[in-house]
Amino acid sequence: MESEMKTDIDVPVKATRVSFDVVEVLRALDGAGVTEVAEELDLPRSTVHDHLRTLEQLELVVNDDGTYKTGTRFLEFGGYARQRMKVFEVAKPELQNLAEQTGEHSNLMVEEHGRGVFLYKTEGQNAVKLDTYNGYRVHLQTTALGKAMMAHMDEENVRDILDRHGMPATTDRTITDEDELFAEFEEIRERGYAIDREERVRGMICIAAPLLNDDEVLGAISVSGPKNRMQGERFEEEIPRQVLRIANVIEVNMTHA
Amino acid sequence: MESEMKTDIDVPVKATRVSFDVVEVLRALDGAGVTEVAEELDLPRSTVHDHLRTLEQLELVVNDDGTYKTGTRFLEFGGYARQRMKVFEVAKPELQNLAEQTGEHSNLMVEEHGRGVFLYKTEGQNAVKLDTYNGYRVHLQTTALGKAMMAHMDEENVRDILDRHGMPATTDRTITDEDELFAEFEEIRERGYAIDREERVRGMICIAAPLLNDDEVLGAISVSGPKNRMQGERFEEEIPRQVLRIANVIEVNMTHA
DNA sequence: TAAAATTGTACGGTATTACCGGAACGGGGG
DNA sequence: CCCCCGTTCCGGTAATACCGTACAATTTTA
Repeated sequence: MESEMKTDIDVPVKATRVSFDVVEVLRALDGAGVTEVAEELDLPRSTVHDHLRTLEQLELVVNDDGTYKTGTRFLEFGGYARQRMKVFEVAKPELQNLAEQTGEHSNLMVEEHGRGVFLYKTEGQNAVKLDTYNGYRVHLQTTALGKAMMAHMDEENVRDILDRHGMPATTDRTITDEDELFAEFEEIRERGYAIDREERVRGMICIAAPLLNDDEVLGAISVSGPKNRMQGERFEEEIPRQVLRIANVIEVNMTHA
Repeated sequence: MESEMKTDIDVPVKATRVSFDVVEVLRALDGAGVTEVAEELDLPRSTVHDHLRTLEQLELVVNDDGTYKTGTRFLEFGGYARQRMKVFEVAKPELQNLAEQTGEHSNLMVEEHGRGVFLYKTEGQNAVKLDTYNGYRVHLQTTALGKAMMAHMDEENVRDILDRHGMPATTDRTITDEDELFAEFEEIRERGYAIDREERVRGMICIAAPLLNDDEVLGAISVSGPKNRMQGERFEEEIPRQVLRIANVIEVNMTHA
């Protein structure tokens, strides 16, 4: 039972990787002391201390009287990167409309390094509390958003991603079979939107539409809500129609405005 | 006219600092090639390349066919750090109310490493486009939010911060004199809220109230809008009353809930 | 069209330094 | 008051970050 926290890939500058590992541990443990981090990474305390001091001076980490925590400076970089993305700027107001209309969560996801990144989420009046936050990363095939994107990507690219990241299950309904997944892509392309029936989180249903520009996949948007509200005509017709309409608006604004 | 991009402080692990410098350059240039970054940092191309490859493998940077950009993974760390902060969770819904009531921008700021960090902002119907984004950092004394916080911090602590970061002006109205600043703290404490009259951005006025828990400064919230709307009875009475009321609600929820 | 320059990338040597073990420091609890 | 735990400091050494050089690919110039 090893708590595989270290990134075991080989990188040209190893010290940077170690520093980054330290940050990851801090996040995983919700803040920790030098010794705690050292044990987690199986490194000498003094080494970890060097990295923590470095990170603190770079203002990436906060030293709160002995316990170190990840700082908000990451937000600065991330917030900037996001704001620069056109798809975010265009989709944001539309997603707010979508959340208002449906009363549920609405989300924007993009693909990066073969992973699904929640770039933005906003809540309607009835939205339940969710585990996701801005920047949260998931395996693409566990979400309707990810499946909507993959369905419109090159097959070769998709195979690469699946090889690289695998297909781990997060609930007993997560798709873990590659053939099954590709079969669903077919449906998604015909239907125009993707569905997640409790495949990432138990009790949550999600309907997602891709954002396309010719052959390019810009991202995907979705509405998600609890199972008991996502059924019948609302699930079959109303929500999909709303999601597709907004997706179309975003696509148009992306190419024109 | 040097473009002082390198962080010139001495850190235990220098390689980490270099990697971080590279990221900063990428952000400053909105994405750049190896050569461009190397020139900016006055380093050999090969060295920069090593760092970029490392950062790419850590998924912190995206290689878009030769030009490198900062990735959204920073958002993951930042988003997580933020979500963990109680003041954010408590303040978020209240700020949305505040923005709705006033129709203007409303903001949440916390202090970190002596700097002011915009932790959250939300826009009312009439809100003008602003240069800030989540995670954006400013010098404390340039904003009403920062001044509201400093007015309730230990004087020693405030002097430290001013020494460390200086008091650069961003408009011709920015306070650059230490005595003047401390005199204003007096007013702020009496009045209960702080005012920014075009001190950070020309044309923008801001009213901010601190979030306190006994002697501890948790952060500050504000409403900001264009000069022509922030005047008369609305500026003197209405907005301050709303800001103070919401600040009080947040303070109560912080200690009790 | 050809040549020349620029760019991203790869590789190996070497001086630097990241890493480590050990010791000192400080604070909280018994 | 003393003990113990966690943090910090320090100096030696093996590892490696950095650099010069080279190559392929693309773009620019002649």
